[in-house]
Amino acid sequence: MTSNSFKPVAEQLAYLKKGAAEIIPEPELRASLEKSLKSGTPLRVYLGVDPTAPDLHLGHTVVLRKLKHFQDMGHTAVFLIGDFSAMIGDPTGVSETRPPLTREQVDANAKTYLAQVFKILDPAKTEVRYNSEWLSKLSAEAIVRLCSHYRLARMLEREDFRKRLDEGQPISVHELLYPLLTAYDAVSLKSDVELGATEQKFNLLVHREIQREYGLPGQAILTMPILVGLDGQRKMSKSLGNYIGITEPPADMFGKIMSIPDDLMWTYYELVTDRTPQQITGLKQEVSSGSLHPMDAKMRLAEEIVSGFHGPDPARKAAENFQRVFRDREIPDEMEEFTVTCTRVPEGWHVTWVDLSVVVWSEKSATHPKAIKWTRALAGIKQVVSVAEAERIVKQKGFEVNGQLVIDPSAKLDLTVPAAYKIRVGKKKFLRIVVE
RNA sequence: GGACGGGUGGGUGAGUGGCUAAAACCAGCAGACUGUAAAUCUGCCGCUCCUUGCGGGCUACGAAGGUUCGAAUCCUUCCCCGUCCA
Repeated sequence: MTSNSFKPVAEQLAYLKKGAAEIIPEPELRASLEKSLKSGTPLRVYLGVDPTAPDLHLGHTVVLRKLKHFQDMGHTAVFLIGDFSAMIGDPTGVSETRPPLTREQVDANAKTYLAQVFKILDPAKTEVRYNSEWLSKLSAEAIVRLCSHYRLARMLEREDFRKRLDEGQPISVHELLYPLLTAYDAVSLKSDVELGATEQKFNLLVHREIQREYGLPGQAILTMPILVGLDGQRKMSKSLGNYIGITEPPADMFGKIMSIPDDLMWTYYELVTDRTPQQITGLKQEVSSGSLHPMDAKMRLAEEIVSGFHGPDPARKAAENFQRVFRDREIPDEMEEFTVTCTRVPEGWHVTWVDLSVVVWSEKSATHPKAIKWTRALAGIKQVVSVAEAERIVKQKGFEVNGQLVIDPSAKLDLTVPAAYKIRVGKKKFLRIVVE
């Protein structure tokens, strides 16, 4: 990489600042960019992620996209998998000690992470590291030395700890180690910039400080806002159930984006699309002047996001499907299909439910089962969490078979005649059931 | 090590012997209204079985035992958390 392949600093900075919550300290980042431009050396920019759950959601992509932006500007993107630190657990924003993950869980999660991360980052240009590389080799002596660089009072200043202390929640000593060990990542990587969500600010600042204690210049920090989830209130997270998984099918993804509150769509435009701030302002004006319907603005957003993960054609199809099902109140043209078969076995009969050639449920009975209650069937194939839940939905007029409302909770599915049924369960769940 | 306080359903949190599958609120679900948005209104909201009924059974208030016709509530032991003292 030569110096002329870098864009002017002002231009880089403008690009990198889009959507950013905070840059600490901005003059330092500017200085680093200038130095890198002059020397032709790319900056080392890293993002550390703990593989605590196997699935990434849209919230994770906000900061990943920022890492990509640095990559776009010709800098070195380091994606750090916190396989070691995940076993401690980040205390940030957590109101209780979480159970440490096992090595196996961490490894499995780390594997699926990368595949997902490369939907955003360019694999050819990304340096992937694991912090067990250096952390698992630290001696007790090295850990003691590391700890000596930070003060307890400063550690307890952070809001999460303070709050837990005040509320009488337990804090385990190993949790104090989290920011220090991850600081050692920054030391080992000799990073110039570290990215993170705003809630990581405390950790990132500790990293910067410890780097200096180890005689390094001290990285700049760029934080990104936390993406608010589908409820429009709380941060997007899997445990709150208000998330959009990046591996979700196009139709689901589309539907979920449409369900966010209108106001939130501007944030989404800013944080999870490539629209420039000018374009976003333009759209906003169109909506407020009435020339663009908010729903259409949201549909564009949904299509853009889905397209980013699945490509333009599936995105278009998802948009069409959405229109059809929800605007025109029709049945979607594609839905999950379950096939039921009754087979003779020595002990009697077997009823088997198959979805995409995977057996999802099977049951034995002594005599030929003539019929099965819809409620049991729905629970059996996991379309509702329990029979009781299915019963509730039926009683509350949320269940349709072939467009006909079924309100009798004891209504049955006939297993003696081959047939296909189009089923609606609740507001957004459609499926086909084929009896063979 | 000592003294005191605490552990209730997905969350917050009431409940100190039966009327309690457990108040209230939040979250969630269904329906109405809509733009599958928000807001609002109505209903539901442990599991399971059937003949779907103010029906039957089972499970549940940190754990295990016990007292009682009957326990989230009383007793015993244990586990866990916090505060103060050392």
